[in-house]
Amino acid sequence: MSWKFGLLASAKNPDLQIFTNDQITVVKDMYPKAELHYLVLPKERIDTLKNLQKDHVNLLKSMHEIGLELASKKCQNRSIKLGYHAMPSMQQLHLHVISEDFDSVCLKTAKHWNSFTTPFFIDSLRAIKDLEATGRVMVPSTSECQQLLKTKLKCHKCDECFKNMPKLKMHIKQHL
DNA sequence: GTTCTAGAAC
DNA sequence: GTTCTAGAAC
Repeated sequence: MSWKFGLLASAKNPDLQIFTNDQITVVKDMYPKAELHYLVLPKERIDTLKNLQKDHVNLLKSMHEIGLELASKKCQNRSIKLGYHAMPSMQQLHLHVISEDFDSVCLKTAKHWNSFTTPFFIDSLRAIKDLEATGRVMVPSTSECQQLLKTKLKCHKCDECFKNMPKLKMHIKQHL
C-alpha cells in the first residue's frame, strides 16, 4: 500500500479517531503544522474537490461545523482556519482544521507554509459557497498551484518577508 | 505525505 | 565550514 492511502487507513483506525458519526471521521494530523491540526474526512469515498457535486453541500457544511466545534472546544482563544488544499498529496477529501499559530516542529518547508497561507488553501466557507452557487468548487490550475507553493515566504500576520524557513519560523513565534 | 542527503547558498 | 533546500524514493 502506498503512502497516498495513509489517511484512509488512519480514518479507519479507532485509536486515531477523535470523533466519528455516520457521515464523517475526524483525526489528528500525524504531522501537525500548528498547535491544533485536525483533519475531517467524509466516510463517502471522495478523492478531491473536483469530485464534489451540489448534493455534497450539506456534507461539507457538517464537516465544517463539526471541525470548528471540536477545535473551539480544544482551544478557545486561538484563531482557527478551516479549508482544503487545492492539490493535496494524500487520497480522500480532507478538511484541514488548523490553528493560526503555525508553531510546530513539523512545519519545515516553504511548501508547508504556502499550502496554508496562500490561495493554495481553499477556505471551507468559500468552497461551500462555490458549490452551492455553481455546483463545483473553483480550484487553481496545476501550474498556478505549483507557483503558489513557490511564493516568497511571508508572515501571515504582518506581511514581513523572509529569506528562509528558519528565519520565518523564528519570526512567527513573536506573534504568539 | 515524509525521510534522506547532495550540493547550493551562505 | 555550516545551513538550508530540493529531488529521489521501485
